[in-house]
Amino acid sequence: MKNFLKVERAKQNITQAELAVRVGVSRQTINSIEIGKYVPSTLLALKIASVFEVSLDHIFMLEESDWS
Amino acid sequence: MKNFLKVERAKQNITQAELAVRVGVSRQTINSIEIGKYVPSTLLALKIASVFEVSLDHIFMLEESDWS
DNA sequence: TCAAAAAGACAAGTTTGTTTTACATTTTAT
DNA sequence: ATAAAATGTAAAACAAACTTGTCTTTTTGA
Repeated sequence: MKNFLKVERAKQNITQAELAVRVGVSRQTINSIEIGKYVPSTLLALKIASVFEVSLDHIFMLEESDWS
Repeated sequence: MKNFLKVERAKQNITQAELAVRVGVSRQTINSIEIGKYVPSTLLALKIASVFEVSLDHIFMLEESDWS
């Protein structure tokens, strides 16, 4: 799964720490998601999308390899 | 978090078992999500949305209480 | 009405997400 | 050039997602 968290943060000029506070997780959680260390729960992903005011599909996307 | 998995399955006439196979998880996982036992990962939620050919936001929705 | 299929439930165990702490590196602004 | 802010990284511990297995209940259709 790909994500455009970093891009979206850049667009809206929000730091990892600030995003973390706004969605109620630790900064490292945001960082880990951003560098692809793991996939967030749907709850967290929806919250992130909500903070950015975009749809989830705009930030998180399936890849071919996710189906194998 | 609310979800309309059951509704969507009904619409498309797909059983829990069939959906489970198509997204690559156990039937119990689908069942547990449906009855609100737990929240799926973003990967799984995206796959489910993909099988149903709708956007994730159409099936999984945040509630007020998710923010507290 | 009866059997088969589908769905609900539950417990134990494994895997993965998340937190916390702590430190190193990079970026930004002065 | 330097300090401060932001980001990267990593390990240990805990919480939540997911599996497997088994059993019960509900729904469906012949």
